Amino acid sequence: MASKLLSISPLATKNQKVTTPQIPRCFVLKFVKYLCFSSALHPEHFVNHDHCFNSDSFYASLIDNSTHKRHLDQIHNRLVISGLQHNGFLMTKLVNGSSNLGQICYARKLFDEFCYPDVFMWNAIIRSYSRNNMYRDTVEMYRWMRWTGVHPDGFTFPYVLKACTELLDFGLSCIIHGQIIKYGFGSDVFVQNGLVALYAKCGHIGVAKVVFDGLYHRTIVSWTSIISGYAQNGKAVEALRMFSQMRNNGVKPDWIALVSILRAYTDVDDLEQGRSIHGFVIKMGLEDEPALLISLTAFYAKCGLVTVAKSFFDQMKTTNVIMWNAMISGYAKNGHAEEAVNLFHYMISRNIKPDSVTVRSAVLASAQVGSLELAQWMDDYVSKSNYGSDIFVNTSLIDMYAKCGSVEFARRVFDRNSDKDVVMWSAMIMGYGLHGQGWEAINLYHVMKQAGVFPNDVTFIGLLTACNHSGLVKEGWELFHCMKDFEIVPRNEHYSCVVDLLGRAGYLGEACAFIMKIPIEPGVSVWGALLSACKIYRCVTLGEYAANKLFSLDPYNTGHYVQLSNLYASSCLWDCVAHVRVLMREKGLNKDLGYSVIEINGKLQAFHVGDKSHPMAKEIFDELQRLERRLKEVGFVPYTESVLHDLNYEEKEENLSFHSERIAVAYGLISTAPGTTLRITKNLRACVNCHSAIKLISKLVEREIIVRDANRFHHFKDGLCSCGDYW
DNA sequence: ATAGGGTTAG
Repeated sequence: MASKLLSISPLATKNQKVTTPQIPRCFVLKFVKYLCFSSALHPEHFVNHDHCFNSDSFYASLIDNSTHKRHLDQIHNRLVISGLQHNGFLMTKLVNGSSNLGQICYARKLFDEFCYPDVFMWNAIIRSYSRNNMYRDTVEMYRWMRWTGVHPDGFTFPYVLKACTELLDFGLSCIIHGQIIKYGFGSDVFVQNGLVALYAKCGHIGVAKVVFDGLYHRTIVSWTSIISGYAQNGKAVEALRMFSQMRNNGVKPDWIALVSILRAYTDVDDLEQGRSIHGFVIKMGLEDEPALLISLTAFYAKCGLVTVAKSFFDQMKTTNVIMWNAMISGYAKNGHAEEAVNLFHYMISRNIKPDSVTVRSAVLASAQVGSLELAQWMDDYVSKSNYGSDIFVNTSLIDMYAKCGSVEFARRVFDRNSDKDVVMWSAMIMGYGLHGQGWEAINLYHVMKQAGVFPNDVTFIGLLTACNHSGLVKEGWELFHCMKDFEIVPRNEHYSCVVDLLGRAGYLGEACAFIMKIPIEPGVSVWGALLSACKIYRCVTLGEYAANKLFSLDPYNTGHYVQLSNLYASSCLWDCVAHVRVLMREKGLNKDLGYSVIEINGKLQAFHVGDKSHPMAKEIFDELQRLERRLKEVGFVPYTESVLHDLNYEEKEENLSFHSERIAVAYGLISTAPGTTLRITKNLRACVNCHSAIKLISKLVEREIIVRDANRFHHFKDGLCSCGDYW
């Protein structure tokens, strides 16, 4: 029998294979083990004499059971010795085996040594590159294959299409699509599914739908591709419609379809629908599927139920970086910035390697925390990581530094990036705007254009806000009209910036006229901007009009009620103020409590109004009183009347000088060396009274005081504020 | 075919 094995010709036929009994797995493993330790190979020693089999299936089993490159290497040697190195079946299997072990160079070496590769061999090498994320090479091999005259088949295209998808190369995709039709795979469902996914990922969801509609026979993969296509293109409603169509067609969703549909609900924050999918998951007994657990975590986290999300997260006890990302970004997106940062630190301490998405989420969270010290730590971490030159991470860093109060550091990150795209430029422009440096923003915009980068819609939001924060009415107005030069269609966000710009500068009539001319339905943001302008200029009738629009568009947003109440208060209409309070109570709305955070030696300290809980409370309040005396000496008169009834600000019974930002200032003054800059973050907008007081304090104590409020930064110095009292 | 994803008003 042993001689039979060795006498089999290198060109073993398929027929022989079919009749061959299966080799017991334990036996094969034993042989593989032997291969590792023995240089003298005599497979005949291991032949089970009760069975008869051929060398093809024997070697095929060996290859399938190989777990290391050296196994493959020895099998290859053996094939050469046996004269089997031209056996297409075995060599192709060897190439596939190598690529499955990630040995892509070895796979290529085997491929190159093979003289006349057939379509199977070509598919194997194309698959190797595709599976190992080497998409340029995938396409290159495909080109070469066609050049050598080998016709691609239905197995070639899915890998090539995967490569096109990852390369996001629409032009190339169209060419490949043409070839698919030419070679006659226009109705191959595998190939067509690949096309659906490809066009969807490239953002051409319309084309994807055309391909999908042209499918004669649709599999679950076809449906999932089109659903996730819509979900990824921000068309959640369409995705959901396709999902119900799929079910109407009697196709039972599998876990991948459920993951895709959950993503759509996650994008639109639809808690109820997402919950029903959760129920569906349980009904189908799929609640242990890791990817679904991750999707559910991301879904609940995004919808703000971070506790529910955390329970999934804890339950899974995984080192899967995507799960960690879902949780960290979920925290970051829902105002749980510190939890996000803590989880990031914990992740690092457990030696789970963050990827670029983790780092972006952590940087995003740090931006919200607002601590410059943490920001610098993050920057430091990034520069030591593999993501020091990642454009996405660097853009987040710019945003983070700007939001943590240092536009200079933001600029430093900006300058060290040589390849800047429009998003990075926009982030920097936005940063200048946040700090009231309107002209810097505009200048940077011109530099950007000179660098050949075209602005996008977000760039203009940045520019228009920068103009708002600096009172550059004329410039803002002109920039708004420049948008059409770049074929950017203004959205509600742009219109509201313009309304804000006009309204804040007192052009209420113009703002109204402008709103009437908006070609789309004015949204919450537009009416909100008008209402806040009305509040500044005490224009009650117009304000009420805007407020009513807001109440019908967005009835459960506390902010609108507070604004209207403030408007009434500023006009001393106390009955109306009381009426708004009643309205709020009826709707079960509460005003947000104000608090301020100051960072001393890297430690964050939060204060609410009249806060006496700090161990140094006595010293803090002594300092407050000292400040109050000095303010009176220089003639400061508190602006009390409306502020006392202002729902935005803290309890009216309290002394104005006990507002949280004032306490934070006092604490900062007694805890730091003379001349140190104070950095304070407030959750609400700066109060008029405290704003004037802090301006004076900055002069009296010769300190720079930087306050981040809910909207922007105030740099107080020498009795002035960078906002020019314009906020 | 799949989960996490840089800049967005007040």
